[in-house]
Amino acid sequence: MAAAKTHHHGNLREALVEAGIALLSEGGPGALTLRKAAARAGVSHAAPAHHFDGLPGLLAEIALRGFEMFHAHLDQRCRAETSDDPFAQLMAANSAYVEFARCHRALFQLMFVEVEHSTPPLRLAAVRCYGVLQEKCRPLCGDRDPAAFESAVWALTHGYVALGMAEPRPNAPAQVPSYETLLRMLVRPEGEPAR
Amino acid sequence: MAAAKTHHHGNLREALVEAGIALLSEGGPGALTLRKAAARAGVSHAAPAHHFDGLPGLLAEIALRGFEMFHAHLDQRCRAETSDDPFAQLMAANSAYVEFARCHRALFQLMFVEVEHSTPPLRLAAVRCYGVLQEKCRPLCGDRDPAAFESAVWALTHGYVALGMAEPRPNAPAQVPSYETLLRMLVRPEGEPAR
DNA sequence: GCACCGAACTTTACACTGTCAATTACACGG
DNA sequence: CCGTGTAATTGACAGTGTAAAGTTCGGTGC
Repeated sequence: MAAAKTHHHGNLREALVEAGIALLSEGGPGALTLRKAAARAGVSHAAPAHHFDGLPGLLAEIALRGFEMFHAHLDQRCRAETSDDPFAQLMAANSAYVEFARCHRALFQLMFVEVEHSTPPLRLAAVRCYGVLQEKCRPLCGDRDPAAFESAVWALTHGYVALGMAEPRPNAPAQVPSYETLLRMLVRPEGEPAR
Repeated sequence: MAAAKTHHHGNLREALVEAGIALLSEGGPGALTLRKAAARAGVSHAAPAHHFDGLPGLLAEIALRGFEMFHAHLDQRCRAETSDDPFAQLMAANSAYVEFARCHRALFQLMFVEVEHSTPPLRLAAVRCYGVLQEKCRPLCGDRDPAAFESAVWALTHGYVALGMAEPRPNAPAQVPSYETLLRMLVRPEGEPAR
């Protein structure tokens, strides 16, 4: 708010990031442009240069924001899971993962493939997200190496999402099983809730 | 060869695809440009329009070629695996998967995220690649639903690769376990080669 | 042999992108 | 009230994809 009628924007950095995310969610990747973001924030096309290191800088900043949103989403869905069954807890986190990717396609893709700057805060935000899944994996790990088990769950989840978004869908659309089925396959040996 | 000195290229379509792949492997994504590909093929910048539906068309064609290379690579590595142990067979296919992605980063990314046209032959080529893994999964499926097991293996593998290429590496570089460890975790319940 | 036709390619032009340099408007400290 | 520096503007440039018009050539009908 505030920011009077001066040609100073107030806090442009923030506005540009939000404009970028909006563009991304409205028009997919490729709709995100320095100039369009600047226009949407109400400034001239060269203004962003004073706040980011060019387009890659803006992308990195948007990715950072994306990981923060991602973490918030994971966290919220985990808290919302009332059951204290370890599998239900893990499932809450991971279905939140899938849900976020579906709900923020372009942003998700940007976060995981299109960023090339990778500042320390960005890495940190990503690690925090990993931490959520890590925590939920622990109780189901059993006698396996925790790091390996976490990585497997993480890879399974991310791969499920990535393949689900890929355009030349390798497996026919109808026969793609639910995510839960896949996760159970990885966890089963220990938990045995079976049903 | 041949193609005389006429201003006709002979078969430009092919040359453009190969030029595109070369650009991709030399300068990563973003180095691939209609104009650069045209220049490398020795034609003017507007020539590609007569062979592809613009840039998306070229991308789709390159992706198709990518999947064909992918399939050839998977197939070759499978044949090269002398052991008839089912796990060794599956491992051969999947390590070929990982290897291909590492060896053709930009092309791999293009194949799985940057293509938006998705012609029928492209889908078919992708399905053929899926078929290789599918076949190797069957013997290790056990009492599980085959489709679910295949999908899990596929997702695990693809996720492992995708996360390995992602820039803001979510898990610290040192602690990332070998792919084989992850795959064993998914397969174990049946095979029990254990070591 | 020759005119013609259509496909392959070139030339030209345009809108749009990221980035840079020069310039202006403004808040603030002396 | 005047500098000074930050935030923004304007203008320019090279490069991008794409569309339209022009050119060159291989082949076909006569």
